[in-house]
Amino acid sequence: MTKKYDFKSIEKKWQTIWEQEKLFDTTIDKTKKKFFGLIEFPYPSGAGLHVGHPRSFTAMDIISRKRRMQGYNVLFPIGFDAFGLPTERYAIKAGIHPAVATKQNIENFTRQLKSMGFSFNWGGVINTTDPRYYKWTQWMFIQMFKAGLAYKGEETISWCPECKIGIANEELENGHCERCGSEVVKKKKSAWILKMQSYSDKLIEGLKSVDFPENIKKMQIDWIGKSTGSEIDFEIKDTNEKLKIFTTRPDTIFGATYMVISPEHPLIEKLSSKIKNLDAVKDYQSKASKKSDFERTQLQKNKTGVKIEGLVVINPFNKKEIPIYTSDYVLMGYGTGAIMAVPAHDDRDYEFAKKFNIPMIEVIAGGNINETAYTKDGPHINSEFLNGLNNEEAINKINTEIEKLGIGKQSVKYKMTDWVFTRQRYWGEPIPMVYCEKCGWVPLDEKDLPLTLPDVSDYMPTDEGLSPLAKATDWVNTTCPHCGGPAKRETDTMPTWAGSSWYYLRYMDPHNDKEFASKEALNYWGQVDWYEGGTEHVTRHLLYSRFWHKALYDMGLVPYDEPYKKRSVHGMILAENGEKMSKSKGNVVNPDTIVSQYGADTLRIYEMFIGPFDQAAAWSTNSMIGIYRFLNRVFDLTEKVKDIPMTQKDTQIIHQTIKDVSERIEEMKFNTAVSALMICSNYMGEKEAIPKTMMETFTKLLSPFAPHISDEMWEILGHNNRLAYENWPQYDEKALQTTSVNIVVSVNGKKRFETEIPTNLSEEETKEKILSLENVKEYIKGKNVKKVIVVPNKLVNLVI
RNA sequence: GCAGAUGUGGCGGAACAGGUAGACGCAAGGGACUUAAAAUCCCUCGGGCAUUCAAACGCCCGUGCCGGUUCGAUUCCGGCCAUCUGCACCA
Repeated sequence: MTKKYDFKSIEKKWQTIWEQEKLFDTTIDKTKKKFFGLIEFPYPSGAGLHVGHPRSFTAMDIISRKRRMQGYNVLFPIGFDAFGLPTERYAIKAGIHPAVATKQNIENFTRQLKSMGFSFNWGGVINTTDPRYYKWTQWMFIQMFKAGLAYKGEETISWCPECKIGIANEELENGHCERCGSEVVKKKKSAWILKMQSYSDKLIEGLKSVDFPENIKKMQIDWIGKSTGSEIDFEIKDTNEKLKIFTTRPDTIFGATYMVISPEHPLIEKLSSKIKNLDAVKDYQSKASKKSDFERTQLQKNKTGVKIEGLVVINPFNKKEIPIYTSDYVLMGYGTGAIMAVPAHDDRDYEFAKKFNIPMIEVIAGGNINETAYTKDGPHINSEFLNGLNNEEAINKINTEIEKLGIGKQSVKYKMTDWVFTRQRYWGEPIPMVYCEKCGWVPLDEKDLPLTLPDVSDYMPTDEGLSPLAKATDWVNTTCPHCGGPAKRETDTMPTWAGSSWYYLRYMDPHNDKEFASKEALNYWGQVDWYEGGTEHVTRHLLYSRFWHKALYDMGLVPYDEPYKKRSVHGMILAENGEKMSKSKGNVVNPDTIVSQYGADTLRIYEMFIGPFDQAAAWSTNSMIGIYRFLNRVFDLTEKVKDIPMTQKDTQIIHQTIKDVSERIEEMKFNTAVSALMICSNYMGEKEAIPKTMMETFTKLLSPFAPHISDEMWEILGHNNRLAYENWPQYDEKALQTTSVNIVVSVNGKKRFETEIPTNLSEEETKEKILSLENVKEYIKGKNVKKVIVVPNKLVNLVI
């Protein structure tokens, strides 16, 4: 009787069994080695799962399933990162509560994820919008506040006029809001801020101890943007004020022909009485403030500015007077908001100087400053005591002089700013802080956590940009936890990145209502062993959560100073034409369609087969049919299984397959792992009868990729247990050996023919064997063999 | 502009401590089965030349372009070109 591969009933059957048996539910088991595999938990949008999700999820599911079979106690958890603007928007539009929308979306995601057969720890699902979860997000915020890591500041923030929300630098795309695409403007707002910049060095340093791809490390290092330079004070002539500038090239100080201060620089206000063209300066200031970040970047190549008449600084080394300009190419938010401009040796200064006809002084030889700024190394000229020195020597020398004169010091600056931890939105964690006229900002008592979101009738921010929570006056008005007097609650909520900054810790102990996770769980599960996710989160989520974790570590709350031991990244799944999949383009593929047409196992393997895991890949429903055929053939193989011993060739093939599949999973070369399985199944397909042990081993190797069909086949092969906890096959190096090998014979590097000889002949033996061949005699007849190159078991090259 | 990555058949892609280029799969063409179609199975499948009834065999070219190192280069080195990703006036 031929049994057909009926994926629908097979997948349903096994998903039900796994669920009933709670096969993948995880608890601490100290008798086993642990493995903590993590995928970035999804944002449960109304659109449902995207075909991009299964690429990453299947990869980690394969690794987790393999680890389980290798005897590890595996934690492979799932949860939902559910606070955020899209849900709030949807809720406003549909007129339902965001919590209701979230619940529906999570249900839909859960159904979809279960239909894919992922071996998640379904007993420990978390949801960042659950008060039992965000209680601990709030608790951690309070700990940071107490440790001095969170403060309320007045900050110039990027403001999206469309979303009415403050935007962190990380959420900007070319000066546009990454959500709605509007141009962002500058706005002063009071905001909660986390002192992330103070962790810059630790975040760079910590990368040494973790296994991240090099380019990911580099992206984080570049994002943090550490640069070492010097701060130098320039006296402002006829005043008591000094202009403090920051430069990485103090050695070029003799080439400074003008200074630039940012339009927001406080000195303009302070010395306004001395400025002769105050109107022009003020006018420029107001124009600059109205420019969006987008305009500023667009105008990169077209510098603007105004000379500040009436103010000059004195070069401390040659006492020359230097004029001051204000220009928005100098940013108040970086360094000291002021620079010394050396047009001969800096591209930006060069451009500005050309436009404003400012003279240049060449101080490093080697370039041609008539054409372009020279920014490379060379001997210093026109620089008094620095003449003749190279860049490094000159920098050291000038720094010594600067310190001797007491006019500055070496200093380190970072591009990465502190984390603006405030959103004027409803659908986020309430910030557990209260403002009291007498006591200032006071955190809630921990026993009063969680501080839950109040019910409000409308989720729009106020026109002044206050969070909708401000409208819930009953909720806002409270008493001070410190003095008991009247006080008001903070009405801003936390950004989306809050809940995701520590979720992996909650996974270790998801139901604990005494602590965010017990010490026992934190110690047992330790670091995340392998964290799989997308590149788009490298400078946002990944950096935030590393910071958050390090802060917890410094407070003694977690036992390791880095959360993730190893990180891998996957490429995006693109639409068939190579474009990004997006709702607006209408080219989104819904995994549900594929699962119902071909089955989850086919979709899983297809996504692994589609191309190199770390590279982008274009979807092709057409190509998926090949995987479906493969699984059908594999299923049919069970009919040919007999209780017979394996031949030597069988042994060699199956051991080669064990080796290839095992190694390639570890290297995330899933596409070639699948092809190794195909080669093995093609081989078995040609046989009259397949030895049972061979088929069993093959089924085990297939199971992480296609768990449903594998458990079904395992049952057909006469087993009544689950493959998930069977032993992962081991290969034997000796079994891989063949008795004869093909040797390529080439002449002068060109392949001529191949021939079979016994395996493992020595170089001498191979040479003899080959030279005695009739073919070879033909080729070398009448010619002079200069050299014979032998690569044992591979090739012989005759040089004639 | 800076940094990183990638360029291989009609397509997705294999093979890189230098050693048979095109594994595996898709598409295409031919055949078998069928009344027919689908499904399935078998064969062919980078380009060119010559030979042949036909096939095999044979020879030449071919891994973005130009050069170099080497007995031998998709792989290493130098210089270009193109595409993608990240960052972007950070002094």
